[in-house]
Amino acid sequence: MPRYDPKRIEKKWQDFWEQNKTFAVPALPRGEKLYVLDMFPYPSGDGLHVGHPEGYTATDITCRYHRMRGKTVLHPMGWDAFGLPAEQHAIKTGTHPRETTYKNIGTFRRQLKMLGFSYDWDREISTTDPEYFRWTQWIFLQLFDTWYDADLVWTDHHGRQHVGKGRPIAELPIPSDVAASGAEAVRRYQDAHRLAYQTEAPVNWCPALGTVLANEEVIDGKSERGNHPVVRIPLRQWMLRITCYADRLLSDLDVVNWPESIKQLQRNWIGRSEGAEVDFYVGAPGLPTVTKTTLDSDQSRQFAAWKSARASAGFPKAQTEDCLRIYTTRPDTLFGATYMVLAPEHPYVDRLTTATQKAQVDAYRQQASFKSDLDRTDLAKDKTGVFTGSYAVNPVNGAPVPVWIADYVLISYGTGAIMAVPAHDLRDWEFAVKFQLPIIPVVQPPAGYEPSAEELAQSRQVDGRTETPFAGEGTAMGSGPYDGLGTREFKQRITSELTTQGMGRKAVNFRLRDWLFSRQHFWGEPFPIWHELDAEGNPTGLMRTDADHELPVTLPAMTHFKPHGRPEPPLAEAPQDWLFKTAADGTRLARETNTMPQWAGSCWYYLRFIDPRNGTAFVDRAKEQAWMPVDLYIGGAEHAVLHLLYSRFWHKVLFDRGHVSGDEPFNRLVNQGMILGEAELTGYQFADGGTEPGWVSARQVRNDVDTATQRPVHAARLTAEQVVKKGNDFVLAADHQIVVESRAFKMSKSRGNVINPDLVVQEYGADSLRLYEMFMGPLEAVKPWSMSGVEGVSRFLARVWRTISDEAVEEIRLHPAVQDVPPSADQVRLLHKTIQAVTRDVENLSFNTAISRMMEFVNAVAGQDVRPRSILEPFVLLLSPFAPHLAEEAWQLLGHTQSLAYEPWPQFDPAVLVESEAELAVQINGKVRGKIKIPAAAEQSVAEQAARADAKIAEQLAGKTVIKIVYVAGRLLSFVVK
RNA sequence: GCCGGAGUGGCGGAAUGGCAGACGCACCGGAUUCAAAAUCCGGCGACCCUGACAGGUCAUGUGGGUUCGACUCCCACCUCCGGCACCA
Repeated sequence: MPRYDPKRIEKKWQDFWEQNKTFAVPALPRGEKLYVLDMFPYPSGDGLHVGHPEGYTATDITCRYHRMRGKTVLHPMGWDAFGLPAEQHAIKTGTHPRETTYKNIGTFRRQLKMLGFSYDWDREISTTDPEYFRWTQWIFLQLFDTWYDADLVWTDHHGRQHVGKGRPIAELPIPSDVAASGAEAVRRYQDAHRLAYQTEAPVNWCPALGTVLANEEVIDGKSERGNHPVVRIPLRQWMLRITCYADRLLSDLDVVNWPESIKQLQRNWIGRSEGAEVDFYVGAPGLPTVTKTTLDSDQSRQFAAWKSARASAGFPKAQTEDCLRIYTTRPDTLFGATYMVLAPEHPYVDRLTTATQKAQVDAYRQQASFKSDLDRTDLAKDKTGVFTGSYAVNPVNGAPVPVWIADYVLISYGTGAIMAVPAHDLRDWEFAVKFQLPIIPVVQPPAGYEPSAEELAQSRQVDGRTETPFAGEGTAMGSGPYDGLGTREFKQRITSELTTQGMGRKAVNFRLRDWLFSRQHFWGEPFPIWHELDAEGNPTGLMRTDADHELPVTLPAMTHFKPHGRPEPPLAEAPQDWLFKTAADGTRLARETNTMPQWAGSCWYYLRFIDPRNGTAFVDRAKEQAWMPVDLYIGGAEHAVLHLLYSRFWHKVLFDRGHVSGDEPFNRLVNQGMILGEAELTGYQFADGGTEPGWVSARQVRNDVDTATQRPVHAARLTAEQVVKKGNDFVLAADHQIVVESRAFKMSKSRGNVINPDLVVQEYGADSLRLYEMFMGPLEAVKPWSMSGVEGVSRFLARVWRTISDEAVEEIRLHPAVQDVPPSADQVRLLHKTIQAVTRDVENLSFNTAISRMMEFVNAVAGQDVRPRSILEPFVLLLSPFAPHLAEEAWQLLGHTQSLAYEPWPQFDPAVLVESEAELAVQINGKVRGKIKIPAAAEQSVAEQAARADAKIAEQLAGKTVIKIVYVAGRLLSFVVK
């Protein structure tokens, strides 16, 4: 029987680990701790994907290695189990999402256990368990109870100083006028400052489906399912004030050990920009607006009065009604502002629209309201806009400039209004050219400046001259007293002068928006929030929270999941006793019916793993302090931005409120690369038959059309035999003119290239799957699957088995070559080199090269007639993190009665590694011309002598002058000759 | 367009500035076998030269540069992948 039999071995050891709780983790670490975390999966109905075990194996190897190094390792697993697919399944079949979810979890759990990961399964959690989401709701209440004090200065435990911190809402200073207006005014004031707040936000409402759709379910304004029209309607939504934390989320990226590329993605997403806010005078409300390019005497007086009032009172915190507040990163171009643009949704549009322009403006605004942001950016290649009829006064030169509305200005960024400087902004330039607005250059490009491709693309001809926009930095001109200043200096100067005059101030803006935190779904966490109702049963806008001891707020018992046909969430159909109650003071209350998005549960699960069964706190303080932060976090790059940003945000809020001990949750982050399907060879043939239904070169195919003839083509799978390599391309063997496509694609059901881990394990075993996924290439690289590659590593494991066990007999026993004899010097050196390399590679997560080293070891040892036990045992330990089942079995066969999971990791002795003799490459002018063997520690003179004694070298050196010799001990000797 | 990342044999990949292609796959040859599977041994970048032994030249996307020496460092460009995309 003694063939390598993964089925028997793997089942045996998985049962052993489970029964002996081999990987159970103590509540608090003993000695040095290590917290290694996988991004927990969404348990989809398709079961495990081969992409999952990639990261999971990498973390498992790391964990097993560090346990053997004596660390206490926390390595948990759980389920991110709320989500849309289960709900859609419920709509289709009537099956409760909970049922679907728990069935899928069962499949995932079985599959993960089948792969032999050393999780502490006693810590398993699911975001859908009431005992889990009880604390998700509790954290939401913390957000609800927090306001952001942007001015608070504090010092963190590293001694770094920060500005801005979340504080209890009870500590929010209440302005005296608010306090004077009574308790309700105070409550509303507080509500307006909480980190969790409500707003009206547009949702994708699909009347035909009778439900609200997520952005990814809408394609070109139609529903993904059924292709029905989707409209955007405003709905009351919950938002989280993540923008308050933008600066800290940005600057703290500097202290975490993450790939630079991921940090860059987050930086771009946060999108910090520095500039100035500037107020443009439009006249107090009620007064007629400026409608000409010059001010009349009344208006001049009013403008002068406004200026002097500002000069004494300073720049108001909030925008006042007599001016338009704009944000610009280029305050140095104020003198070149020739018009203003408001977002169509800007609150001042009505006020500034004159009677003659009203029809046009209204039509434009209505049109814009139908477009999603995506449509606005995608379709708006051509700029559109409408003049309001009014003018605003430029504070630096008193010039009135026309105010337009256009959808290229977004209401959600900055102040929703801009000053347009067409000469120095490409978007403004395009708009100005289209609507024939004046263009005034105020920045002189540096000498020798060559316009960029973008700038050139926008250039226009005026009176036979070419005019080109210039968006870079240069020297000021046409800017009165500022002429001659460099852009940077100008910005500083004018910003501080505007500040003294009360007409502007320095400002920072972020691309990051507040987080839309509610969904109109059933299968999510309910909010622990009640809305107060008035006597008519209408919401007053005031809220109450569930008390901590009333959590969790569980989902109501519902039996049908078909959309009810109104935009309100499905929970609006919940039973009355779930929806309503009367408070002790007699106030009628209605429950919040939105649910939280899927992100909520995954924002803090790493904390719950530390203390998963705690019934009195989301995590015990001492345990949190002992285990956090996560030392290594591995997962897919698709979560590079949102999940990681949202988690960091929640963690910082919890930190500010004193619930966790550090302000960053994940110290080291690694993204595993995607695993693609097997490489495919694809040729293209004319699809329309025609007279010659021949092949088309892949080069000239675009979107299934031959670009040369415009005839449609279709893809045809080719076998390796039909194709040959020619130059850099693959071509048809039958016709070398026809280039064939060779690439691997993302695995997908529709392409039919999905690899099922169950089948791989069935055929080759879990150890082979684990080993193959690590051997494919660097963890972080994208790489194609190859079934014969699995076969390769499986052969290696079988070879390991044969090296140790005797296959010639029926029972399982040691191979006779395995003997208790002292190893040879070569064997010892090989072992220690292997230990050194594997240890270094595991530390660096270079698992592919570690496996190569172990293969080399086995290739050398397997052929030997005597295989000393003293070199095989350390080798089995080296292999054990990678192929734990086989290693345990071999360990037992070698006579051990305990699991090897906590055996000390083998050490190497540097003294053993020293080779007595070294082979030296001898170079002449950088080319290797010969090799010599000399003592490893030889002096240069010895090496030189040996090299000159070599016949070939001597021949090469004959008649030449040696001008330099470079000697790298043990590696090479290089002659530079003339 | 902008921001990242990557281009090395037929394929996956390896190489602190120091012998390019470790290790694996595929393929070819041999051993074993009645035969096959499995296993074991050997070969395997391209081109030139040779009867053979040996040897030579060119090769890490392209073109330059630094260096005694470059896959590795610098500059420019090309291609592919990922992200963002009117953010003032």
